Amino acid sequence: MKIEDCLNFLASKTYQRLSQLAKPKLSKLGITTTQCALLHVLWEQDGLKGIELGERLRIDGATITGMLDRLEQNGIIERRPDSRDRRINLIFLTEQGKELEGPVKLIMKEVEDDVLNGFSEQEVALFKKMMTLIGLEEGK
Amino acid sequence: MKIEDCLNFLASKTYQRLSQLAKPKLSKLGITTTQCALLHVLWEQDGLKGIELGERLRIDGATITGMLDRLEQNGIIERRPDSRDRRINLIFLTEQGKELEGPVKLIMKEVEDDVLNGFSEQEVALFKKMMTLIGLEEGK
DNA sequence: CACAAATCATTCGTATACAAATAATTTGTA
DNA sequence: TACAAATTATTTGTATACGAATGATTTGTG
Repeated sequence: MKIEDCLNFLASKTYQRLSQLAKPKLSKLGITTTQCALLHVLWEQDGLKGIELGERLRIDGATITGMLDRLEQNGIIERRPDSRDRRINLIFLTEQGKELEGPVKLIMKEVEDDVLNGFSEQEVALFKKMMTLIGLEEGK
Repeated sequence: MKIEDCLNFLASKTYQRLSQLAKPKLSKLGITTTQCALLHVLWEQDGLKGIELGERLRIDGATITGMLDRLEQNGIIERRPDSRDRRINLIFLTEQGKELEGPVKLIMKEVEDDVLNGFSEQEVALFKKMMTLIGLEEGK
């Protein structure tokens, strides 16, 4: 079997292609593709713990720490101590972080439409369903 | 739209899940998931240039350099100068590298079967076709 | 209350990944 | 042949990503 038929490789390149399409557009707003996912969660609900962000995004705590460092440094989020539990930092969007929601969501929609153009609704639905089952639900 | 419906996120988590399943199995053989892809190409044809590996795998040259460093250090591949063009290193499998082919391909098949278990042949065919079109063929 | 266990964030080490810059060499062209 | 342009590999800098270890704190249990 050639590498081009290997599921692992195909998934890696599919993700890469989507990232690469979004990267230059998001870059103008000062964020990366992965940071965009983290912000999505915060736009839905502000003031989460770091570990909650990690669980939702299925990202290791050490990675979250680094991402938050950079987002904080760029003035997009801020860490505030939890008054009831000093182990915890609560993560809040700054004004600048809140303002990114509209433009970023527009960009992600553009990228998704671009990539899915040419496939039928049924095909797209199955595609997303399979990725959800494999990536988010299997074995957990 | 929730992050769990975002194509970019789904692709990222699908790739992550496949990597995570393969990782502990490949780790026993002393290689990583990404290195496995590079080896796949070499098992098909030995003695390629670094840049040819990068083109086939859609990976940046700088990343290839680092991967080859580690594979060489672990005795899995070796760089040999091209007698006709001193800019070029030709990449060859060592005996150890050649012996990995059987066990690694078995592992990758296990992972793929594991993840695709429960889906029909038609579903799998469409899934792979869409990932091929998006990840390997669109816009190139 | 005391202390083991759990929780949360961070640090460290390793491995991708890409952009940009650099170095060495070869190719194309006047 | 001389020299600009292209090619190849590498280095540097930034951003994920994870495992393991650490430190601070809180929780659970006797």
